Amino acid sequence: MTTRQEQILDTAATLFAERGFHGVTVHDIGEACGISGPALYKHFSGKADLLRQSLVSISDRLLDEGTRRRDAADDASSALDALIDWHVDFALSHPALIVVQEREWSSLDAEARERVRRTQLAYIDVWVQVVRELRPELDRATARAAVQAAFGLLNSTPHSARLSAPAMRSLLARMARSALLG
Amino acid sequence: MTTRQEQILDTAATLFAERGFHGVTVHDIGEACGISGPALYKHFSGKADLLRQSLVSISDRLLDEGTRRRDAADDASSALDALIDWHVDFALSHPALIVVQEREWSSLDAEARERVRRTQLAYIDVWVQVVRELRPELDRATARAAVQAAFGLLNSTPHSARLSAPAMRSLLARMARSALLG
DNA sequence: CACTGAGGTTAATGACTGTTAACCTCGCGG
DNA sequence: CCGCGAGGTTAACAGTCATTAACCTCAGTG
Repeated sequence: MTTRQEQILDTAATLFAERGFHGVTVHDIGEACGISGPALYKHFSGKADLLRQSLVSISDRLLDEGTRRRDAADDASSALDALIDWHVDFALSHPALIVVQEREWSSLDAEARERVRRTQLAYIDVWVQVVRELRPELDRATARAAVQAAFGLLNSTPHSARLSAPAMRSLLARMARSALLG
Repeated sequence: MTTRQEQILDTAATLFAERGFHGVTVHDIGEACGISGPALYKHFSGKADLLRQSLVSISDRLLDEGTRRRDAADDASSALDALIDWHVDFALSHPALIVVQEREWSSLDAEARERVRRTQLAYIDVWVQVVRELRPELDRATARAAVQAAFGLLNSTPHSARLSAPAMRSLLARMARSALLG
């Protein structure tokens, strides 16, 4: 069962992804949930709170599960596969969340932005360690840029998406692997 | 010499890229240009006009120069190189423009949105033809998804960018080629 | 049964924003 | 020297938005 709070957070994330944080009104969010504007304040402290909770939970989830899968892998090569699979799965099943965490962090207040940025950097670092084990000739900065480019590739799903999910999954995974390993 | 109009368009695009169309006020744009809010209306018909002109000019420029370079190439392989070089050059020298054309088309009115969308699709198609010549086993839809994934990779520049421009250029170009050619 | 707190409602409020109006200034062609 | 248009200015306006206030309903409990 999904609670009203979860429903509101999901709905808000979807709308933020479509039209941007400032392009969505609390009335829009309420309406999409079947309640009306000010009712949101029974569950959240304000519109900014919706974005904050979305972004914190998304970035935590990416980092936690990413770390878990890397640690469970036997070697660097299968760790990379596991990371790619995880990220592409997440992007395909939650396109709105991927879009929001990619774009809307600049609408956060300073404190939350710092918190989210740190988590995102830690997630990038999980990837960077694996990539540098496979390609020791890359320095830290280059590896980081390469990983962020791979994210751009994997996160392109929401903007194209005319393929079946399995086809998209395998296309993106293959492309990401080629891009990162040369 | 850059005219006042060009200065305003550039400034607006940069702010739109940073905070999104709805997150920027006409006062912000004017202030960043050294004039004040309503003065913009001496040069443009309104805030929406700024976004429209930015997006139309960006998408036209990508398509025109992309077509030119592909047509000037001897074979498919060098055509792909030329397209990659062009796109990565553009993304590196105009990060704000790339971000705006990627994100803010949804803030356009229906007519302009349709116009820009068509141009973007034509640009994608230029790439798709080249890619399918090099990888005839790909169907149209798969090739299109692959090209959009490559755009995501190349357009990641504005979000990472801790490398020198030449290093970034060659990193992204190599990654895009590997991703597209497997 | 009384009552209370959770979760709604609509109306009001104050801040902000895009746009327009009214006015100023000054370089320049006749 | 005069007029005027280009490109500024500030003030005013109407609309929208986030947030708060005041009020309603009702399931569940002492």
